[in-house]
Amino acid sequence: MDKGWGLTLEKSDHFVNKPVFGFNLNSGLDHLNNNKGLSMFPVNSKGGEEQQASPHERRVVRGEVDFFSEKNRPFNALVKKEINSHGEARDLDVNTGLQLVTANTRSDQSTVDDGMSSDAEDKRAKNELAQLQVELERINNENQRLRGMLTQVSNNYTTLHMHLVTLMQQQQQNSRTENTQQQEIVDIKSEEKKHENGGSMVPRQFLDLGSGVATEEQSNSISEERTISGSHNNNNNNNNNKLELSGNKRTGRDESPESEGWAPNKALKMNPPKPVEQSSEATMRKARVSVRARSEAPMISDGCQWRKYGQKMAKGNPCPRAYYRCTMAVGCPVRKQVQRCAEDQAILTTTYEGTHNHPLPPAAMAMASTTSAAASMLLSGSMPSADGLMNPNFLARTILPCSPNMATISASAPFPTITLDLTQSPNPLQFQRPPAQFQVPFPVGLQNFAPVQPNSVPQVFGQALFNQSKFSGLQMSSQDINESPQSQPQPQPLYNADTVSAITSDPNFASALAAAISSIIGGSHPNNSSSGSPNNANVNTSNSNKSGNSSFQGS
DNA sequence: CGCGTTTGACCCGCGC
DNA sequence: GCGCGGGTCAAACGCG
Repeated sequence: MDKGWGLTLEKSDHFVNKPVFGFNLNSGLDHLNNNKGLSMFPVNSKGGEEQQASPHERRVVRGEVDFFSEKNRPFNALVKKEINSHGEARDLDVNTGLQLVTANTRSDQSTVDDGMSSDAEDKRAKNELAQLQVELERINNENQRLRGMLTQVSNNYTTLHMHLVTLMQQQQQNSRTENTQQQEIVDIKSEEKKHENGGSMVPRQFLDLGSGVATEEQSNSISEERTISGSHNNNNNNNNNKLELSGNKRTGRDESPESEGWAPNKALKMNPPKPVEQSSEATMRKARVSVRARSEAPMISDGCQWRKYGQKMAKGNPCPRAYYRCTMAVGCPVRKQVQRCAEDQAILTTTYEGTHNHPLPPAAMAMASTTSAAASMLLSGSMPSADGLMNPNFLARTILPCSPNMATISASAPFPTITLDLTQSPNPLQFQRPPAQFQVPFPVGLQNFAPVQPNSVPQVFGQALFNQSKFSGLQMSSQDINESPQSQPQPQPLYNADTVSAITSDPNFASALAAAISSIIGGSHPNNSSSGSPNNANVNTSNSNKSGNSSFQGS
């Protein structure tokens, strides 16, 4: 026989006197079940992997066996057969040299000789092999189907998102026109007329961000809003000026028009007249989302590609702060900072800033959308409080109503920053992950069938962001939805949780798409178009102060 | 040789 | 005005 097949159950090798069957199930669903179940492997007698001992005897000298989860033994072990002078065989792990359990020493082997003849067993094993192959094929087909579904859903999402962005831009344009007209009235009419406009209709979303720290830009934007109101056609000129100024600061930098969002802040400040939208872009750009996560591992994968462009020692922290720029598209303005926490260096803080100007792979969509939603809510102009300041508690509860302590708003930071603290587990079941290897707590899609805990973090965010009532609250201009909700007509969310849940009934799909779709709900700011905000990334930040040795790779 | 990282220098904002 | 700190640039360097 040219080719022998052996079948082992459990970790029996029992190759002697038996044809050895096999193929490997562990690459399939078995992997998700801790490698329990059959372990079969091919044996090729042509390659010196097998040797004949007698006409009906086949001895495997070397073959690949997938073992079960067992201490000190790899799942895939190469087996070396040793046969002594008495014809007794024993198996050794090629890698470890350890003796494996053999049929001679175990009586409970599933492949213990049951009296069947070699041919009969061969036939039985072949049948079993055929069944398993059919099952494998079915699994592969299912895999293919699910991937197709994922692609389709992803495409639908992109289409819907773009449509939504278009609509929101139109809406914003209309709103701005109204506001401008109202502002003209304010400018022209006497002061006692001003209160008739109520002021509340004037978009305040970019005022007083950062808990009252009204930046110079914001102040400029306010005045500019009034200035422009007298001359609408200043817009184009201002934009042109901005582009020129943003590029003349440093030559050869950010040549792409898309990168204007990352034009140096000074360029923006150098440009006295700024249209409202421009100002909002600047503010949006400055919105930051920090993600704190406990990570011993040097790498965090989020599906985006990053390039390190700087590293600095930050004051008060022995660990260096690394600066990364998204390189998935030319001129993508998204940047991020990575720094370990001074108090607990196991905690990695990743701060995102900017909005991607390119499509994101599904693996990056979840994180990007979640952070985008957070940033959008942070900057949402429809949620200023009565005193013009955002209520951090409200925002925190809005983003993560199930765990208010996970989201905090920084009031002292120079930029409005929301911090998603993933180091605190509101529900232990929601944060089950390998301790040594940090995994971005967002599903990475189904492309690799990575096991996703049903109650993992993604659903935390998904639940939070799908919470329709909370998002309706975002449309209010109240200080706190729980405290003083106003009864103004509110725009209805385009989606509701039920609809999305129905679509994403599959737990994996649900968790993978929850955050992504939620960005449509929450991240409806026109400036937050396309793929949403920043992505987390692989973080390789060594604790050494000098050589960060940080590298970021997309999945 | 191309690409990514490292690292010193530079720019800017802010506080004193 | 000066110094400090954050952020960025870009030449040098290393690696595949």
